[in-house]
Amino acid sequence: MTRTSLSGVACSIARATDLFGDAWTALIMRDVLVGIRRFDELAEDIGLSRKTLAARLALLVEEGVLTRERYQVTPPREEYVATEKGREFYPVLLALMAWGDKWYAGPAGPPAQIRHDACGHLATPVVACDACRDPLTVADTTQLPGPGGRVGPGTQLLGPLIAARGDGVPAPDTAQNPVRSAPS
Amino acid sequence: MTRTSLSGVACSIARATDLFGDAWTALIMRDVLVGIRRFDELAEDIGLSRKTLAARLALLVEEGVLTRERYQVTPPREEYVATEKGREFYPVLLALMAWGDKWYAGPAGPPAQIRHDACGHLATPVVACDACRDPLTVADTTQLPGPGGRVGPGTQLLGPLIAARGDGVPAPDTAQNPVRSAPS
DNA sequence: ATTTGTAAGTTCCCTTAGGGAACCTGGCGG
DNA sequence: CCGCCAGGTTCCCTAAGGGAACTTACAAAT
Repeated sequence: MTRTSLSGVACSIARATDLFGDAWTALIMRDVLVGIRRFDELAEDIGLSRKTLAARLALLVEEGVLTRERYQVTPPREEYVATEKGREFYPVLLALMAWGDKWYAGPAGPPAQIRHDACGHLATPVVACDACRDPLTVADTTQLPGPGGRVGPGTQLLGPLIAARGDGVPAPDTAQNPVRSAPS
Repeated sequence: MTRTSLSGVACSIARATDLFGDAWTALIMRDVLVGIRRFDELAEDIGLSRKTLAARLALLVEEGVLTRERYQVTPPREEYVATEKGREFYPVLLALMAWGDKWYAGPAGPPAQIRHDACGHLATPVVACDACRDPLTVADTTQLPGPGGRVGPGTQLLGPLIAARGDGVPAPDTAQNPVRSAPS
């Protein structure tokens, strides 16, 4: 597949998807963060081939997202645990899950819920502005070039266009039913 | 690749990654939401083959995330615009971008910045609890089975383990048989 | 002292997604 | 009539990924 390594591209989304753009990788992180850390468990739970799992885990370790640790010396047994970098990926998974819950949950509701232990509520994760804590949407944000901005292919910074077209005037009503119960 | 379609899996992360697990798909969404909407522009900006772009766009349209619209009748020209479902994916991209910025930004800083027009600040997107608006982390959340929870492979709900092991604490014990709730 | 069992990978073969690049199809503008 | 976009298709070929068997290292059971 050539894996055109997007690492050279300036956009952080590209950087991140270069690692997590693989469907498996995100699922591995979910499992590891949720307590499934052993090779065989991961293979079975996620349902990917042992070969590919080994490759992904090696990549994640190389990237410093996971570490491989011996949790038992004899017989030697390894497990994969998330580094801080890996743990901080959890919120991204929560945001993804919230989106999936909203648009793909069946009539019964979402398959899992998140309890925010700090406040005790069942949480619906929202992506918010760190300054005012209000939710961020495509309509009320603008992308600006950043200090590290090598603007090149992969990073057109067309902020203003968003406000113009992104929301307010959705082309001839394209609204769809949020609940889509029959996946192909 | 067989694309083992994860649609059957209960976890919403799996559902979402089934669509966005492709590195290209997330980049397409980023571009479309940021104003790059035409076929050739997308192909060039993202750097993927026209063939694969056509396939991904068709998938995204089929999934109701984008619509294909004629923005000019003569000569006929098409563009892809995000539906509400697609626009609501933007926060997920922001969360991903924030993670990428934090862990991959070079010394110069991130390549792009987000201005939250509502409050005027440059925003660092955070994933927060909708109830208390505090950031959600792996350490202070617990995964619970949800109403639609067909717990199966792909959704072990081992919430308590997170608090125990997710942060700080190395490895309390070798929980051989974790809490694994019985499948219904 | 073999046999069995288990965790964690490897290796082999084979299918197929995806890259590169050329080709196709309307509908102009000159 | 000729070329030239935009927006795709088609063809060929590489290599990523699935399935399944094999390997290594140890321990407990027979």
